[in-house]
Amino acid sequence: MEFVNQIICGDCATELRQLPDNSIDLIFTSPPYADQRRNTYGGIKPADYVDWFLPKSEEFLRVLKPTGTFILNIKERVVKGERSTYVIELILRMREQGWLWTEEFIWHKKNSYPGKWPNRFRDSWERLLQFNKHRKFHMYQEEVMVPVGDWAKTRLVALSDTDQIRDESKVGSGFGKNVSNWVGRDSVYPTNVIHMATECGNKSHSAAFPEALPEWFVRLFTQPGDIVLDPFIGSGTTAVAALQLGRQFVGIDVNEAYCDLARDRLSGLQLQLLPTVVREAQETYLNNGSTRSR
Amino acid sequence: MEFVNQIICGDCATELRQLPDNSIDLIFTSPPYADQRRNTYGGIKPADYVDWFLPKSEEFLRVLKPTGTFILNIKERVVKGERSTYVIELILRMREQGWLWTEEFIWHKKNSYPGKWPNRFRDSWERLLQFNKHRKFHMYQEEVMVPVGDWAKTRLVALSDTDQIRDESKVGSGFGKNVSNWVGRDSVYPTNVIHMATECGNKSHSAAFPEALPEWFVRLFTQPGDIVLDPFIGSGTTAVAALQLGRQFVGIDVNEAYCDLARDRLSGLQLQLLPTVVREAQETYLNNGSTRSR
DNA sequence: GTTCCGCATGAATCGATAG
DNA sequence: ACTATCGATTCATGCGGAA
Repeated sequence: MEFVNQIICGDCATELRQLPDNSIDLIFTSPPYADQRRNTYGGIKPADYVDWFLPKSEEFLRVLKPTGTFILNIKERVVKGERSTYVIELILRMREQGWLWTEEFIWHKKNSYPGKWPNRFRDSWERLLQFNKHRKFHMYQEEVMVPVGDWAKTRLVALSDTDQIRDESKVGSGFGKNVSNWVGRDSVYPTNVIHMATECGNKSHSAAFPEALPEWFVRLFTQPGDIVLDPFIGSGTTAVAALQLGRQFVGIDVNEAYCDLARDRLSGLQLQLLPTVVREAQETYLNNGSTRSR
Repeated sequence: MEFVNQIICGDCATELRQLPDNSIDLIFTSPPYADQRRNTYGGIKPADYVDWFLPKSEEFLRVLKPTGTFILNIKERVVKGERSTYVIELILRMREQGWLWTEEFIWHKKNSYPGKWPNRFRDSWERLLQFNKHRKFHMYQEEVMVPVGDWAKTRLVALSDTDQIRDESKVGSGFGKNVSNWVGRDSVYPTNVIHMATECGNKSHSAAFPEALPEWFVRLFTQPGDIVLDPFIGSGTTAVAALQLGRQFVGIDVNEAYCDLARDRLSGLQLQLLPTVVREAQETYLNNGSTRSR
């Protein structure tokens, strides 16, 4: 277990070799998209993307527990007026590798990048592809249930007033009455569409996604004490979410500056949380006698 | 022009042969999904879906104008715990056929079908794949603008001189200098995520999608008088939307009962609308001297 | 303490210009 | 012909300081 709760600097396909088979409960990651983030990562050409990714996903498959889940946050960019096909090609190739393509969640980014073009609107969503090793996997649906009376306060499902108005203007009538179906119930299961604003603004670190996004999947697919891996950890957002929820983490990144940044964010957090949440979680975990697969 | 404004009963790959090349402005359709709607359609197996569809999309490509757009509403179903791959395989094959995969809109169905499963949430979105023949196509973005977000109420009321500084200063992405354009503006361009409730109708017909969905795309991609084709017309929803917006339609379906149902819905509507909207639109269209290809 | 206003800034994309 | 860089366009949100 000496590999947990650290940030490893290097290529994940290489560094993951030091991890045992079937040891990770959840992989949540957002790799650099093709030709994006060229300054921090290499800038992979769309045509080369699949071949670049497959050796890494091969290792992901090895280290993931049979009951574990792999969530891949990705979106294809536009090239010469067309959506690139590397993401859907990747899905097909990963299935050949042995992965099951279980589900595709949609992350609706409410504050997507502005802009206007003659032939397309702003891109306001990303894919959250779910892959598994087997049909049976751990899923703790009750952990992400959404309080009903509380729409406005819920970060995950709440639509703004404007969204409601927009919808009404399109469909006219018929939506409002459905609310009555939920009267008397205090929480419902979410759907596979996740509404969440991107983190923007004046923070010192800039993450590709808001902390609430990995948080949601960590709660859904792991229990306290479980191990969460992010092989493209970036500024450490996934690890922060895992730690705050009493899970353990493994973070890998090829960029040293990012590794340092992630370590900084985490060291403060670990000192703060260790006496309470994490230790408690680990004790619970160990007392339950969960066996660690080699 | 004798082929417009009618419902044709038959297989669309066959029936479309009577249509000239480059004659359709918009194709909007929701084909039977694999193994779904088995009672009304044949019930195509997921493995056979792509081969079943390609001869049809070949004809779509022929009849579509170079400036036209093809919107395909589709979603892969779950088979043995996995999302089927026939949709993404279809995208790759259609590109080989000559189509450009321009964009993928998301239809977020807010009141999706209820249910609970141990390993997945309710599926509340569908794909709206946009295909084109060329990079340049007609798009009338102003026709589908939506109310501006709530932020404008508070943020934009007091316009100060400092907004112009951004332009002068270093990074200046230029937003500041055009702030004057925003004063008093109450609508913005939409994104590629469409929030729309499914019609939970007490109506006699059961449509696969609400009328507002084709309506949105008809407004976005066509002008009055243009021709909208739905080769899987079903109960006629696409044709109704087209007619009500002063466009012409061509509807095809292999199921006779559906054809009759669609004709019933449309005949009443045509009598009602012909003297005004449609004729007016056709006259405008013809007076503009638009040339009909071939 | 709340609310309000100023400001910064995003996995963007297109078209034109330059090498 | 093909790639690299740059300017123009556009919306929603978090943070911090002021009222």
